[in-house]
Amino acid sequence: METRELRYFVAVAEELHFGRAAERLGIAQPPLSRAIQQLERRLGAALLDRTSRTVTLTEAGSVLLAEGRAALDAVEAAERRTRRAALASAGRPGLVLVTKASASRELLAELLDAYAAEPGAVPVDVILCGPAEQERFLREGRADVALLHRPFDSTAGFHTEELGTEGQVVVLPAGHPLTVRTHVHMADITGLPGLPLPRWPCADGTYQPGPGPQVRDHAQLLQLVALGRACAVSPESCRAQLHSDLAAVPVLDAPKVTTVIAWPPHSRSRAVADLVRTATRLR
Amino acid sequence: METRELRYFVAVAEELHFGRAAERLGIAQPPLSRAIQQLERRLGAALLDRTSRTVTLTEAGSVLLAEGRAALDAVEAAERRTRRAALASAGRPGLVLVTKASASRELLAELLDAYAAEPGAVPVDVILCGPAEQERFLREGRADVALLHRPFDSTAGFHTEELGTEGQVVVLPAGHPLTVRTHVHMADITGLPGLPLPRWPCADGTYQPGPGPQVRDHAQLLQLVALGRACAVSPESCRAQLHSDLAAVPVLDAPKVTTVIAWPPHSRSRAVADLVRTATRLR
DNA sequence: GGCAGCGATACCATCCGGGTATCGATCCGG
DNA sequence: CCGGATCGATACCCGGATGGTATCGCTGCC
Repeated sequence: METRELRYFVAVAEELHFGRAAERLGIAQPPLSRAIQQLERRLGAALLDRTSRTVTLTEAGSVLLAEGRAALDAVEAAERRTRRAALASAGRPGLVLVTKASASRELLAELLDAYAAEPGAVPVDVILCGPAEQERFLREGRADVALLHRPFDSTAGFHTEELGTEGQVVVLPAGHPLTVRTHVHMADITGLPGLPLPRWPCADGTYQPGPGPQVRDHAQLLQLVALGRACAVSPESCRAQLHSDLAAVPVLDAPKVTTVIAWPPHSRSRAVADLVRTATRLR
Repeated sequence: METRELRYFVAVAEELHFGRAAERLGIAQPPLSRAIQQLERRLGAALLDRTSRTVTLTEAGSVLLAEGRAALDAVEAAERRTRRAALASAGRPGLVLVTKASASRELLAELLDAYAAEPGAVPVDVILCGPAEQERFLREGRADVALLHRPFDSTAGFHTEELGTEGQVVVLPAGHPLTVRTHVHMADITGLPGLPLPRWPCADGTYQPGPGPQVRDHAQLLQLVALGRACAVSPESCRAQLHSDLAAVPVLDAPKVTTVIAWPPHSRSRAVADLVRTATRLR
């Protein structure tokens, strides 16, 4: 199977419309139809049910959509990492670390300082991204290492080392009655009148239907809390970033959050290995 | 990047010889040279240093070799899983489970029985393979789930659930002086006169240089132990498979072995999910 | 210094991927 | 119930990419 065929199929499977898919791919519709037919012949499997009016995925088709996306990611990552390796050996070596914009600020600073002090350290570029985007950066070869937070981020497909575990706190507007408590439980804060828990985007950028405001990042969330429109359950370490108009109370039975450093398997880079070693030593 | 180009590059990178690589690929040498040049131009990176006498990998080249193999595996897996999905929906659904030939026999029997009793269970084919081959089967889409044994097998790139942990024993010829002991330590058994620990093949099928006999699987190993040519450190559960000419003694400070059930991310199969759920319940 | 081995280049044939025009089926509005 | 609109499939043609053969140029070695 050629990546071109996979790209074509993924486009059609996502659009469920040959015309739009062809447009997206920048080719005409007939060659696209032919390419898909040929792919189906070679696989010996129907991928799409076409009724000349609608296109739907077959069982095999949805498998190929999921697997094909992963395979295309892997090819793209191979390409990007090769380019980066070439740049690196041409004199501009450097690591790219990606982490959520909101989390582990202290840990990250500590890590970067400690690594920079190592012999043979290379410059580290830091990318700050929205929640759940780190995985994509790492998978697509845009970054060399990531700081992830279990259980929020999935670590499937990566090598990881645990860096630390922390409890969670509920962030409330200053002056809220609950802020006098030394601790609360989840039951105390679900369904607080006027302070719903927010909804985060799924991996595809859409939101589950339901109550609660939609938020894109942590800053936005804290804004909402300060405005008295939501409350938030966050890792303890976010306390360092809270203004005086916000208060935090430990939630005893919230799941513990584990910060891990993650990197792609097949990484043969000494710099990544050094950074990981530094990170585990800090722990 | 097309998979054809990747396959070509991987062949050359593995052979480090254009002529042999071309032969392996079933094409002539000139088109291969051209394809690699074109790939290098498009990536903007030298992948190979050619001195008209020898071919060596550049830094970027070895990155692309590692990443490219992974990407090709992913493409191949996508293809195979799609074919399997098509077969499954055409009336022959079934799971393929792969595990080491030597390990977890009881656990496996228990799991298969329990799963077969579930409503909606599908037939499970079991593949028994040599050590460290399970990962390949899973990655290449030849199997849907695997039983792996940490720390021997790497679980990188898969979703996993732990099924159980056990200690290790040293397997000795019956009558060996140490067999009267109730337990031993690693120090007691390294360098036993005439009973070296064996060497296992690496992922690429070659053996590290060093002392100790080369073994390919567990049966072969036990044979060697029975012949008084080696001793072996194995998970406790192997005791059930020992003949009377072999004896086992617990090794207190050997690393604990964890059996895990692993499956590829992107698996959308209900059967896999059911099997995993059954497995975790047994635990 | 001549020869053997190896990768690169030159040049040619072929096939495949892409484009345009058009068909056939289905849905929908009148 | 008919006609137009929409959409995927088919027919046919073209150009470029891919593969083959012949040969060159370099390098190491007897």
